Amino acid sequence: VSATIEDVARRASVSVATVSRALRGLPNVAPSTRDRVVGAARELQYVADPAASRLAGRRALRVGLLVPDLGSWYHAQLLTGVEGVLAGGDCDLLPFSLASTGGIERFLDAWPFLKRVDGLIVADGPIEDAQVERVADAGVALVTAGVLIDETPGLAIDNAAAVRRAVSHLVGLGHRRIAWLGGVRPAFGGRVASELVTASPSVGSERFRGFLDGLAAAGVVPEPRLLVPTEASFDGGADAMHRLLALAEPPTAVVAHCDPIAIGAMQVARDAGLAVPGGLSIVGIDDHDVSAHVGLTTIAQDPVSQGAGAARILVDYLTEGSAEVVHEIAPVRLVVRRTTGIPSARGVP
Amino acid sequence: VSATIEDVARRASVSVATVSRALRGLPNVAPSTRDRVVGAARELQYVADPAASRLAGRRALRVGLLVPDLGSWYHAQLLTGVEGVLAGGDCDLLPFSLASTGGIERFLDAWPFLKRVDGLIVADGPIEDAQVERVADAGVALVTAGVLIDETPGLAIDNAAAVRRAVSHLVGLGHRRIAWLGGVRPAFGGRVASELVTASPSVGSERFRGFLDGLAAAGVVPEPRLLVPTEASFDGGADAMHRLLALAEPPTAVVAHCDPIAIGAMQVARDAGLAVPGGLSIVGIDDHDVSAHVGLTTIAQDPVSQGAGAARILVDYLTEGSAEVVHEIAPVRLVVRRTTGIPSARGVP
DNA sequence: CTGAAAGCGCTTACAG
DNA sequence: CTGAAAGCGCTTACAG
Repeated sequence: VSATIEDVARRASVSVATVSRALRGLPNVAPSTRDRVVGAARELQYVADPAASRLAGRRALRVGLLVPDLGSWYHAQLLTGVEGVLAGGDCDLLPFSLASTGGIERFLDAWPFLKRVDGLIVADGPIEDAQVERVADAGVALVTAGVLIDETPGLAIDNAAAVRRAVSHLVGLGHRRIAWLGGVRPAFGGRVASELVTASPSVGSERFRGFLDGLAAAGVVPEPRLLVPTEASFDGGADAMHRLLALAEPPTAVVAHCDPIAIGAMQVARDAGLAVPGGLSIVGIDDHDVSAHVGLTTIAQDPVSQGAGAARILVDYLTEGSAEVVHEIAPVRLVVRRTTGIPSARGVP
Repeated sequence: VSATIEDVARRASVSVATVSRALRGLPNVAPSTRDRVVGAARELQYVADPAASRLAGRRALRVGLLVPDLGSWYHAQLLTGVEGVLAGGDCDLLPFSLASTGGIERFLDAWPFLKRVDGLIVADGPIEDAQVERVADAGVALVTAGVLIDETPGLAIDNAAAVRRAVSHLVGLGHRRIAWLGGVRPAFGGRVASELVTASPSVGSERFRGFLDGLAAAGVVPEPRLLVPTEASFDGGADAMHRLLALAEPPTAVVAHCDPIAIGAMQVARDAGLAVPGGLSIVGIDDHDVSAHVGLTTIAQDPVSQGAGAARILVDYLTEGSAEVVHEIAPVRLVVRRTTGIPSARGVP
């Protein structure tokens, strides 16, 4: 159906070995020969069959991107960044969603895939040491995005610092009764912090830790009722706010694990007659596309460039085989808009 | 590094041909033999090298998904649906963004890719007849998503009907001065409708046509100033609304090509002191995750299941080689929330 | 600088 | 039901 390397070789009157070298830009090809080969290839619209190249070259030329949910804003942006870097190259990008796989353990069990990929970008975590090892044993290069893990290359914002910044913004405004809407383990009981310390790092645990640290820095003792576990979505934020509103003594401010949570929470608060920021201040993390349009104060990050950065780390690692573990920290910045202000007298104890 | 088919053959005391047949579930393998082979494969953690399978089997086992922007809500949902269907199969899913490729023509010029893919799902359009032909000539199965094209399988909502429904909702409330925020060609001049008729179908042109049809059905003559070309994003909607507000005689209602546009527009209107829906009614299309939380009235669709449906059409086509051109219409429904109401006296001429 | 040949790990007629 | 063999289209030592 399409031209093969033999067709090109015949047309250029050289051997297939020479065609292979010439087209891939390898050294030891006479310039005139190279021109002839390139011309023949163009005329025949020839392009190497990737399956054959991969088999002969013993390289998969594929990388996977594993995210919790391809449909979520953050992960879609991350994918966009990764795709932008890989587009045009000859390395395939394979997106995978934990939602359709059923957890990272199940994903790793799918060896049929894992064995045949050169690299894998895993977003968010948590990923256990044993799982990192499984990936390494398969000979697959691993890069994390969104969270950093010891001994594994990755790119992330400083999640804890980002949340601390949000907390300090609120504390600076005078808030002390601050709620957290995010990935808190359901059964944290009194051992909130210690449990998280032992768990593998994840975006959720890091941000929660930042929240606790931020409170501690302000001399505020965290109140368990103000720590609300939430799914990272608009709906999750709405649910969480309903629970907060049911409290005898609601918070004067909330920090959300991400902007969708913050926005879902904001609407519920307003619908309940609570002014934002008059009666309740809200800070998110992301700077989601919609956040400017709803006036959300947030810690802004750029997931597209994070995806691009993670992809570059992986590509470098694959091409140069550099053994060093690079950890890149992506920048964030506080964007103050219209959902934070000084606390009203009402909510303060 | 990993076990090969030879290792399995040796361990099961059969030939590699038998291993190949047994593991792929082909007929003409004795049950006892098959069990032995399957057992050996499991013990060795064997899985066929896809590059070798593809080369020998003369199948690419890859499909592409081409969308305008992987980061946009609609397309991220679409990808989620496609991935859900393909996950676990042995067919690779390759996402491509026109944003990083630079237009569909440039994408098709990237023959290196196109030649080595079994199928391609193209979202939104427009895709010209000549482009459809190029894909066909490359032996690649084509499926459209979001818009339907003659002679090409696809899955979409009835875009025109969806917008007509939005218009009739507004007309039913008493609106006559209705604006359109969406993909209008910049230079439509007086020839609005005729230009779009000759263009290849796209989500933008179909929806705009539905808007004009909806007005016509209500006996309303479209006013060029109320037809505002817009990028499909929150920012685009905000920009468009600024232009609308600058009009001497603003509309009493707007229909947006998609929810992000509607929401961006809504905030600008409110910030300008225009009550929604008191002073301005707004309808979107999508039912974006955030729409319920901002109370947006919209024409709801389900892009995840659209992606899944398109993927299934492609897979069926690839596996069964059915020659019939299936066109599936996905359902939509009007969801009335809090951004539409009867027009105020003010805006009516 | 170039070519002949082996080999990558499978699948698929073809015999039996 | 099973196996020996050819072949898929490349890449890579190895000679020259």
